[in-house]
Amino acid sequence: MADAVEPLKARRIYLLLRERILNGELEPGSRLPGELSIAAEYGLSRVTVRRALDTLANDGLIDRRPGSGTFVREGNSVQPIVADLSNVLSHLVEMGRRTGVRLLSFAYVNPPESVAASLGLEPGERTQRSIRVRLIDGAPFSYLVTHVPERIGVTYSEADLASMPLLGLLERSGIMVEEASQSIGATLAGPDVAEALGLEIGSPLLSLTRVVWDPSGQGVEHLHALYRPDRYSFHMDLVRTGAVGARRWNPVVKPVIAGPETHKRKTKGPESSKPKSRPVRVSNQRRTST
Amino acid sequence: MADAVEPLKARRIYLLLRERILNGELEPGSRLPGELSIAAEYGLSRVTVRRALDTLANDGLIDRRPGSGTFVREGNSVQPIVADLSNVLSHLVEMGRRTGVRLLSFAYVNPPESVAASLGLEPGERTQRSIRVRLIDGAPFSYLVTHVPERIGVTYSEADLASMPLLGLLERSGIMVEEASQSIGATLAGPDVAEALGLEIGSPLLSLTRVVWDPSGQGVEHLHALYRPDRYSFHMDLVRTGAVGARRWNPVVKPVIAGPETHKRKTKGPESSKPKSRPVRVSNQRRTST
DNA sequence: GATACCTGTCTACCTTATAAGACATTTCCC
DNA sequence: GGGAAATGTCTTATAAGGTAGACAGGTATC
Repeated sequence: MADAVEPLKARRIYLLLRERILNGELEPGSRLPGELSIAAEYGLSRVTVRRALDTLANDGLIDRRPGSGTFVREGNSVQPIVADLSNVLSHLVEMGRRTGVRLLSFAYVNPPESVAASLGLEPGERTQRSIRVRLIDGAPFSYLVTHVPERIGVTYSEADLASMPLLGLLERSGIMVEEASQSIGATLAGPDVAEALGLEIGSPLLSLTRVVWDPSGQGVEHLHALYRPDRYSFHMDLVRTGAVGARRWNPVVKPVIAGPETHKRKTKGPESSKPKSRPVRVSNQRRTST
Repeated sequence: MADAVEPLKARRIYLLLRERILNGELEPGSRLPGELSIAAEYGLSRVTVRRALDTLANDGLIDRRPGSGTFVREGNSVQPIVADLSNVLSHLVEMGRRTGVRLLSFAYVNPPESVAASLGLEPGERTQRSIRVRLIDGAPFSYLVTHVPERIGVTYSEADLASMPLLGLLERSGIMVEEASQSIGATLAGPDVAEALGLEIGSPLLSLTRVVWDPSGQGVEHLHALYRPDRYSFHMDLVRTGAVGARRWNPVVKPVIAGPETHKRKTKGPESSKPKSRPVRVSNQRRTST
């Protein structure tokens, strides 16, 4: 991974062009302006532009044909895995994709103040902290840091955690998991995360922070998850509800269906096709996977 | 904004450390590792680390005490605005915060293929593309690129768009807005977006792509939104539903209530407080704001 | 008070990025 | 066939970023 970190200016146009290619603004198969044109447009030298194009070519995003021009390669929009808003990776099982987990760390620690506060811990109360990486088809896509109050954490072992979803373990232990609250943001990859996810330091990441409570309002789990946006994104369908003047979007609540049902609907903006049917997503899930 | 463009590596740790400070991972008042430690950790020279710290100090995020260390300054964790998953900025009005819009661009264009496809346009059909920046209390937090089929776009003017939400205009024009589908990811800021949002190139951004359809399944709006994660994040409450073995999270569907109701509940993981009451969020909204 | 560790500052040196060209070669189109 | 325009591949020169190390002075701890 991490082929040659381009310097400042070259990186800028690289990122710029990359964006425009990935989000479809520069259409697949179309020709870019000549290197000199681009250089002029951005006030750079041709060498610099060239370096950016080199990287793009290396990424497989463009084709360069001497004498002819530089072209956006087709079929490049790598569709990320899709999770619906409840963070369930549907389809994975049905698609026959192998998922895996790597347990990077497992320890009892004094949690950061923010974690302690959100879990509602007593001062000095310790937590079990685990760091896991989830893989799909061998490729890492998420980096999960969970904190569980010590008294709850002791109900399962390190080996359990390496093989089963945390929520499953909690429920197995008799913990009632009822409510949660989560927020989604974005950050940059630090050294350890970058390493674990096979990224360069400074790559963009989707971040999700979720706090889970039992019915009594006692904090049970604090999850901080980081996702590679090129391999994972959140998706949700919405319907417009409410009276005129107070109309708003509401999520479509998806029923859980038992039988297999292949649902074909593109997700990320690019390449979505026009929906003939209503955008109600029916998915069957076997397993919750954060 | 953007004082002195630091070079590549220096900027990276700057952005990284900045992230970790702003989201509370590095707790206010705590001491950072020594400059040499940081340098070692990231594989950089001390000078480079120093440049990053200089910038942080300049931002007022850290205090450097010679002989003692470098400390995270207090009171810096700016809580982002919170939108629930339907992307409504609740609370804004009640909190008396001023929102604004800047219309950066307004034109009829040939849309990127991806946009055309997701809207279900005929080949060659044009769209009205607008680029807007939304502000809160004068500070920009989102960068919105919308595509609307030309025949629909003509029902309102540039001035309309600069002052009213797009969905409102569409509904005023008699368009039935019923269904939408959106996905959330993350990217880095390119030059124009960075400029518009007052960020440095390479800052992390939340990205949202939403396609809106009318009841017939005809595409009505394609929105590509980029948010500053330090000023804006998505939040949602979840409840655990379903039978044992197929349990999953479902969003809490929030009723729309008329009266004012100040709801105190922190959002981003850091600094959340323990919920005494059930995590059902009651919010009153006046206006949809993307 | 001695010691370890921290930031502040400076110097010298190396590596890399960028700029500005020149020139060859290929492709496409008239 | 000829010419325009594109990429590929070199130069040479300048600017900027980054590294390594030394040293001064402050602060905390034992």
